[in-house]
Amino acid sequence: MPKMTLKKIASELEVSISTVSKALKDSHEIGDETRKKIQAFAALYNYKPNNIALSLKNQRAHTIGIIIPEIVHHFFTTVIQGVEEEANSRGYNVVIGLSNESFAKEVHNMDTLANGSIDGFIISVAKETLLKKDYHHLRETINQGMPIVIVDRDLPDLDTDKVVVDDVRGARTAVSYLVDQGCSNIGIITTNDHVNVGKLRYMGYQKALKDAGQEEMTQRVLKLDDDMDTIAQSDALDLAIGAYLDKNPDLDAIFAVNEIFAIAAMNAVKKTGKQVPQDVKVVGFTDGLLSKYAQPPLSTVSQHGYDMGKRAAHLLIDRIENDDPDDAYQTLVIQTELIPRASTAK
Amino acid sequence: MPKMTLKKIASELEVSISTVSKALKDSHEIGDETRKKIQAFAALYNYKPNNIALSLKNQRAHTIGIIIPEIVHHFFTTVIQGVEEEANSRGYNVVIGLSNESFAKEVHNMDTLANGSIDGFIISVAKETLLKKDYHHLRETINQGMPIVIVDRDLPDLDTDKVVVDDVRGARTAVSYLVDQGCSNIGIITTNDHVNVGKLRYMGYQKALKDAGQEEMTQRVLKLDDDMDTIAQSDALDLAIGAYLDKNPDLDAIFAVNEIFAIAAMNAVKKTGKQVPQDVKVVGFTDGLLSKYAQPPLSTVSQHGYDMGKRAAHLLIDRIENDDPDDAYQTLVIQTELIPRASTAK
DNA sequence: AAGACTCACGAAAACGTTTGCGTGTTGATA
DNA sequence: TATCAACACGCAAACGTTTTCGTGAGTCTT
Repeated sequence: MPKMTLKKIASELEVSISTVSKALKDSHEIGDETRKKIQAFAALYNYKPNNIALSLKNQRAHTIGIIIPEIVHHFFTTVIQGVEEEANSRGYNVVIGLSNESFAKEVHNMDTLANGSIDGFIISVAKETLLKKDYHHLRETINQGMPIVIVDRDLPDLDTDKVVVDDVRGARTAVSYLVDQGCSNIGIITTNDHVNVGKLRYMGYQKALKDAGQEEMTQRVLKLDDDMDTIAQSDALDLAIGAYLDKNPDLDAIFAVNEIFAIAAMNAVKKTGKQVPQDVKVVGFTDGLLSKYAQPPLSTVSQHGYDMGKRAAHLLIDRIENDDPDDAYQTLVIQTELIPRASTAK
Repeated sequence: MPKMTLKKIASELEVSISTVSKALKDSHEIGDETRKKIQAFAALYNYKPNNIALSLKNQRAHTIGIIIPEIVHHFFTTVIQGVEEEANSRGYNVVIGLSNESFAKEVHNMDTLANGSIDGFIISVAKETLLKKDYHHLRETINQGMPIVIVDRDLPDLDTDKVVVDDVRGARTAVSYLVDQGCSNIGIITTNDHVNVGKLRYMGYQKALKDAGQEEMTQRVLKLDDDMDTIAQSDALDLAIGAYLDKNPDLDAIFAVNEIFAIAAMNAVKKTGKQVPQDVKVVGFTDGLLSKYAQPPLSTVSQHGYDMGKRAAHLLIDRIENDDPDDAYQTLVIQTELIPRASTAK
């Protein structure tokens, strides 16, 4: 049996469409007998109201869109999970768009979604967008009256709700912890400056060193291309880190701004004959599977992606449902958490 | 400026709605002057047709739903990526539903999506569904005329399109490879029998042993609960594998039916003082990050999740657009690929 | 028995599109 | 000048809902 509609039920039972609609909503306007008959028939044929029609009528799709740079990535995956859970619990569906870090795909994705299918966006912008600093698609969407929540990758001059992580403080805490563990020659492996998070975490590193009265030495800072964290580049990564270690034989700790860099650093250290954590301690950023299952397990800074997703969805749905334009925009700063494991043991 | 509609443009320009609609589609019915005026106005106010209205009219949402057990899981993530890419390239959006391996959530997800929001489903069923063998929600959906493509976790008696992996053959190849590498005491770490894939991969293991004329010995088979592959259970996992190794000191190879089990096995082997791959070779299933970054890198059986997703989406969209009911259902069997790495080197 | 009321239901508009068809105006043809 | 095409546009239905309002039949009041 194809899908049932009010119209079909109506014609089958020889009543009007409105009678059917009301009967199914237990309206007092409909007589007992008619109501029961209609409800029985609808149940029998498994009638479910058409969502699209409802969306059109209510001008609300009960769906939120999430645009992320990459899905094969543990952190984003936890964010999505948080979004999905919060959304579902409030009766919303989630549609995903992947930008693959591409500006064009991001714009295209937003364009195709922003035309009624969606009540609001949660977005973590592509690196390319960050680089171009072109936010016209976000601005336009907001101007059309569609709420947006920015997650993780902050956009300085955009007036909207945000859920971000305190990268500076997270990094600072991690490096301070290394100091507490007795390290005095702490290096950092980070990304080029145009990647916000790399820059911010680098700043945290600098602050922690200053706190400890330690000097920052330029040769201890390794800045890598931001695409070095992919499988394709893993040989280049190993090479770069190997050279870095050769140049800095006195390092007793390394802070890496992501998981891949951290794992690669651990492996490189081992290759020089030194041991983690006895000779060199390592701490990473992003609490993914790699950190947990590494040997030794990697101390790391957790960003609470699941939480960020939940909060972002909460914020977004609140704004969708309140629709009060002079409700001030919020920026939620999620605190990171240092998870000490064996890679930094004394 | 809030969203533009044909009606607003029409009233603003004092023409009819149909004129606007036709003008925007470059209809020859509309005069040059009017057409240009309307197009200019629409462009100025950034008019985009409302998707919901189109969906209602065309009885097609140009959206496919994907229901998966878990999103924080590398394999499913690659499947999604494949689906998304294929779908986007054909003008479809993707909405995701997570079942969290729960039967109830799976049913609920399908129910809320199957009412017009979606033209078809791609689904990998929850373990609980597999256990209950209750497929009524799938059957009903199919009966309502909505196409479904099953991925990865096969459902025996359900007549629909499928994209599955040849688990038996994949496992057989992996174990045969171990034999070729000179191993003669090969153990297996698998899941309980009600998990299809565990069972099938176990069968592949048995076949490979038979091929090689090696005897299967029951104490070399370790069957674990299927929830042992989570972080929460990692201590229990280590314990179980440790005991298993103690009982089988003569093992010279281990085949694990998933990545987590394989990594845990490698670590456990090292803990006994033996070395991978010199003393014990290890091969896993599912080519995720863990395998790539393990020390030593883990040989594994890749399931080509991205490919599976692409194929599934292709199949689904073909069926949505053809809508030919006597097109025979297909089952695509994706061949696995053994990826040899250091963990099985001679 | 006439008025007022309740009850049970139907008609129609609205959400934003697309599209087949009808129609008034223009220009050209016979 | 009467006829007819071509042209340029509007009307209305349809997709599936919800909801306000109207209305006929029956019941109750006095």
